[in-house]
Amino acid sequence: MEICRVVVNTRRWNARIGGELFFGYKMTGQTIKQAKRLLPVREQTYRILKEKILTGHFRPNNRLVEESLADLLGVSRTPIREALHKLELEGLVKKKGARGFCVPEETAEDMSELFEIRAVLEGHALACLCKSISEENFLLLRELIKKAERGVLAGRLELVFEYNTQFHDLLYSLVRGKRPRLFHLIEDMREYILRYRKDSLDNLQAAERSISGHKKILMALELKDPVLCEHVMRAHVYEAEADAAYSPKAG
Amino acid sequence: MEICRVVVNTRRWNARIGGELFFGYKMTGQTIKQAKRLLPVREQTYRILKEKILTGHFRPNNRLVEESLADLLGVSRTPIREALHKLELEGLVKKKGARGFCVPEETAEDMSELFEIRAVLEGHALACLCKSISEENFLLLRELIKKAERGVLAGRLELVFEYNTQFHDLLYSLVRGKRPRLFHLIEDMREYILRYRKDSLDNLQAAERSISGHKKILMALELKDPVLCEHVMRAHVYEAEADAAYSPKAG
DNA sequence: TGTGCACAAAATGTATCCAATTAATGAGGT
DNA sequence: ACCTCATTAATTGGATACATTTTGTGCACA
Repeated sequence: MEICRVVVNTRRWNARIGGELFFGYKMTGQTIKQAKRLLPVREQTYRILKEKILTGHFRPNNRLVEESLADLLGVSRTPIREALHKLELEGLVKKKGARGFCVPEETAEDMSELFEIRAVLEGHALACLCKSISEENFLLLRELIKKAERGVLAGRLELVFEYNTQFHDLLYSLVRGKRPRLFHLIEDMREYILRYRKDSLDNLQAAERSISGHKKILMALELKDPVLCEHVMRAHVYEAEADAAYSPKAG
Repeated sequence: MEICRVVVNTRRWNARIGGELFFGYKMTGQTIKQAKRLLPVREQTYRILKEKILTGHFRPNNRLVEESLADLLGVSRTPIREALHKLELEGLVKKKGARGFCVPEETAEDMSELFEIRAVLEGHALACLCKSISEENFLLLRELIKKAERGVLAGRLELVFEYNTQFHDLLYSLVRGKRPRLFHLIEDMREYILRYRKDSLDNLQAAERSISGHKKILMALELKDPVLCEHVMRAHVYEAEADAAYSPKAG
């Protein structure tokens, strides 16, 4: 790796050393010319900022100034600007005139709207799915439910969380091919909700409710009943909302 | 206006003279320093490009190269880049490696997915609305339906189109305050659909179907029945889809 | 004749400079 | 003391120059 440092922009590597960024270069061969950047800096910048917002690292009303961020991440203002504009489109930052950007307040209304939209979109997604899902995927879903149940018995709630997530991920991946836009929207909503969600599966009851929701989802799929699918999925999302009780992260 | 030309960037005004752009400056007072740009160039650029795509001025597989577009619109590459990235997020352009961007093909699948998402979102929006809509707005909606009907009788289909649009606009505006994200998503979908929609109200039957759909919507609202609202609105959107039969614009 | 590598051209990606805008500040009038 | 308006400092917006990446092309060689 050392050989890189003499070639690429020093600031980038300073940043990497600082542990914040990873504008990773992959060494494909012996010569430096062949080292390729994995992702455009703009994209990495965007993801890092987004994560910092969603995880609460940047708190509401913190001032986000392009130049400071550029220094922090060791890049120029250009990729920061593009990232901030993208985040602004998503409602994760707001422009404050000539005082930079800031993260908007978390509000109960926004949270409930997010869950509502998620419920509607995912409900529809499940309804679409029920016509085309394969026997093989049924097996996988059943397996995930069983694993989660074993997790409950073993008192390993982190495993329950993991398998429940896989359950959803599998469902979404099935939507991806046929309804790319729907998939994309659902992904976005899931991400935005991260801001509001304390890890809700830290209590046993929520974990059990979640598993029982998944069982209902599986049943509705097996019955190949779109109306039931939609209903069951909506209920599941609203249940998740109730369990992720509104709790702005402590300052 | 002439007084402006000596101050602002010449290329901009050349572009304006060319009739393509309108980086309009508003003269607020006597002095030039007080002239303010109405919108950021980035935003205007974005809208112009978007419109050119939605109206079919840029055809699928046309190469969109940043520098050419910059010359065309008389701006630098910076706002063009931001606009293209925004459009890429929306799926209106795709990056083609180092060959620029291009407008993706119009496909029947994409169109039906768009209408599907619209049906789901607008169905839900109407269901939300039915609990809170005021008597005053009922009157306005009824009035718009009547006007559209008169338009049919007079054979003025362009009026029917106009009043039907106002009907929807009024409904959306009511969602805006309470569900800003939902509103935003619906607006986006309506726009994207423009690509696929030949003006469907050029035939009498479609116009009549549309009006009868609006009557059902009104009825469902009056009954304050969210399930019915959702159902009726979905049906209305799917009907619109059928009327906007898939017709890629001729090259 | 086909395959692979190297080189060149075209386009996007990034950095930096200057301009325009906005919010804060302070002076002056009421 | 308070409101108004010019001034200024801070920050984003836009233009341009330079770097990097990608794709296409042609030549060498099997």
